[in-house]
Amino acid sequence: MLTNSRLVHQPHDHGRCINAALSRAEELCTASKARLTPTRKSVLQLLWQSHQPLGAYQLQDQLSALTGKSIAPPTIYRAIEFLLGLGLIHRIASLNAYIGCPFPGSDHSNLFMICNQCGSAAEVAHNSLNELLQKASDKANFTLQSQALELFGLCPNCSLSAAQNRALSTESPENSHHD
Amino acid sequence: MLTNSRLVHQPHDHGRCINAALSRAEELCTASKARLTPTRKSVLQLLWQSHQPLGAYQLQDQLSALTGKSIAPPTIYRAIEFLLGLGLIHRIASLNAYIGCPFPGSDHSNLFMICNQCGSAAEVAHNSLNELLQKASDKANFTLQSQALELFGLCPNCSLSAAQNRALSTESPENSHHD
DNA sequence: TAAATTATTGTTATATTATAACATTGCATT
DNA sequence: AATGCAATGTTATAATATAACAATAATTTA
Repeated sequence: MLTNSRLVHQPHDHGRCINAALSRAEELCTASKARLTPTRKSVLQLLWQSHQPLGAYQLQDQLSALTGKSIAPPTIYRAIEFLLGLGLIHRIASLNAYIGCPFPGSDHSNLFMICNQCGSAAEVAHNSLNELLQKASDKANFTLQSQALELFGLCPNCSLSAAQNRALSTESPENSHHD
Repeated sequence: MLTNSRLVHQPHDHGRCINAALSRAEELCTASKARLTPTRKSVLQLLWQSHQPLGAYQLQDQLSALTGKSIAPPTIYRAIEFLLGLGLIHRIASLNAYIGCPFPGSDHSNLFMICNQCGSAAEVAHNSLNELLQKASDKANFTLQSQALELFGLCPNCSLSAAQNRALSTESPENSHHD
């Protein structure tokens, strides 16, 4: 099982995430003779600014701000298309949003765990899950070609906060007054 | 494991599917003191006309045709919202489309097997899959709340056609000429 | 290197999906 | 019948995505 869950939910040197993602992108592009043009690179960088998926129009705003020029939707969607094609990013259908892939190149199908609270999305490549889905497909005579697997809930951090809030609010009334 | 896969992919008396769906809807509405108004009922019926998910604007067109009146999007989206709320239909995020639920009321989380060729979508409620997802969530300290699981590929029928076409096209050339 | 080809980006317009806001109607109680 | 509330109608618009064609930049070929 391959996942970036810990990285997503714990403090870490995020600059290294970004750098790693960019070097992997360079490698993959070289290998497949594709060009990581400035626009494409910027979009990838923007998607790696956080572990939260971004929509196309958020990317548009941010890229416009970054370059000082106004960028039209097709530019963004073309970059997205390119990056999706190389497997450098994923689309999260339920959110109409896009996110950097932490392990591009590795042949994997992915499961996302998306936090309803903070918006973070961790990716999990889960072998036995994929086997199970393959089995279920076989059983139904369904020829599996691709998949979108999206789990929604609370990430570790937000789960913890939620639990703490519940604990506080059920304290005895005399302890929970405010000034 | 609960699925409507066979029904979706084999010839069957589809009128019975529709009637069954409508009676279940009536029951559920009675039970939850909700009103299955003409608009809501029509939308549900339209979604049950086939085993292929329909978009909101397809529903709009069809409902307009059906009633002879022009129907505005909010009407459709309200009906959709209502039916989703009762679990009578599902949204398929990857397609921006909606489909009738073959086993509403039964507490289940669902997996869709969607045919890239004919557009049919079969629903599978798969216990061990759900257990696995729950386990994976627990392991990641993720509080699972809901999920969107969508498989894309070829349904049994289209798989078969595809296989037959491949067989034909690889026949020896002298057998594959056309007039 | 210059011309030709191809890939990429720019630009404008528009398609598609979804919702906000407020007016109106109809049902459901008193 | 009067009231309140649920449902629908209506208009406008937000949010997401793509089509079509023009301009430019990179790459290849002559």
